[in-house]
Amino acid sequence: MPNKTARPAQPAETGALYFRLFNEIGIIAQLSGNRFQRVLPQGLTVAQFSLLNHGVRLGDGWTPARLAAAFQVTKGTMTNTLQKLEAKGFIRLEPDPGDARSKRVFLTASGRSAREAALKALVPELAGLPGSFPPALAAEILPALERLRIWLDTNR
Amino acid sequence: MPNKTARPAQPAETGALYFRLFNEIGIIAQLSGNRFQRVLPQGLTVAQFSLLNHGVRLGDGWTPARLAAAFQVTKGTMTNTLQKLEAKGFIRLEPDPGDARSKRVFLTASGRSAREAALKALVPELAGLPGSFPPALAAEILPALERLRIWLDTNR
DNA sequence: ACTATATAGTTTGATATCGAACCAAAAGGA
DNA sequence: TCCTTTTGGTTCGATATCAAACTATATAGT
Repeated sequence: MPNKTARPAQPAETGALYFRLFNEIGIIAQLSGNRFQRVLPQGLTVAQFSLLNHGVRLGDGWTPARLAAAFQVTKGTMTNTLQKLEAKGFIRLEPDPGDARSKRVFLTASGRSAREAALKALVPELAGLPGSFPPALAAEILPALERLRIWLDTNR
Repeated sequence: MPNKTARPAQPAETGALYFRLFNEIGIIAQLSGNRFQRVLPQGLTVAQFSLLNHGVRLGDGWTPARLAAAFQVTKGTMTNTLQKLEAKGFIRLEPDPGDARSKRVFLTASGRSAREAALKALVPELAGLPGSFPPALAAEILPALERLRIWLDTNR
């Protein structure tokens, strides 16, 4: 007799559970993205700000390819984002001395101050959050989210 | 003396913590969205599938306005998505008998079977997930995510 | 050394989404 | 009853993103 129900790799409820999870995450991403977008100064998009922020926190001199991988966007998207930032004068692109195909991304002084200004605009947006969503809760679920992100990132 | 540091409404670390949270959520949404998109049959987008799924799970007959609110997209976006679904023959739009401005959204039989097919395509995509991200963990963080979503939803 | 393959970055065409403006219908107030 | 305001839905223009094709350079295998 064939094992029709012997190995229920995915009980129906489990799928539904994961599905709710991704749905909830999708809506949060949408809401927070729109919200941040609205208050960001200098016509910065969330993606552009994230890039500036990344440069300040983790240092600059990264290649576009590594940035695209870090942010999980296509190379084409990263090209576009970097061009926008360069047009605003917030980054500088230099050829990679060791690899003629590659480039290096550096923040300019005005890029750094734009990031400062953006942070200032973003903080009050989260002013009331700790009331209903304490920082401890954020810290508690972050590791789980990281695990999920890593699984999605590696298994594709 | 003015209370310069008296009420640190947002310690710097707290802001950074929330920021990491939203960043992580944004990347997960991006990765899972792209992933689902790739395997969805019938040229369905994630948004379209979510709509079909919503109809099956919570019943149909909703108005576009309520759907837009439920999914946190603009009315224009919902109009567009509904038109696509209608063109595929997956939903039917009827005038609301009680309100001449409004419409009601109903699933067709082929809409229901398209949703079935999409579910079938989606499940294997999550096959390996329980290994590194057990369902219990999903259940554990879901309430927190709901709280976050609700806060974002109400405070805007 | 040569050839094949992989990688860095750009470009192109398509599309989902947004915000804002718009029209029509409903609801509320004087 | 009329006028104002709110609400439901569509349309429009702009834009961020994707996938795929393409060029150029680097790496690897024989």
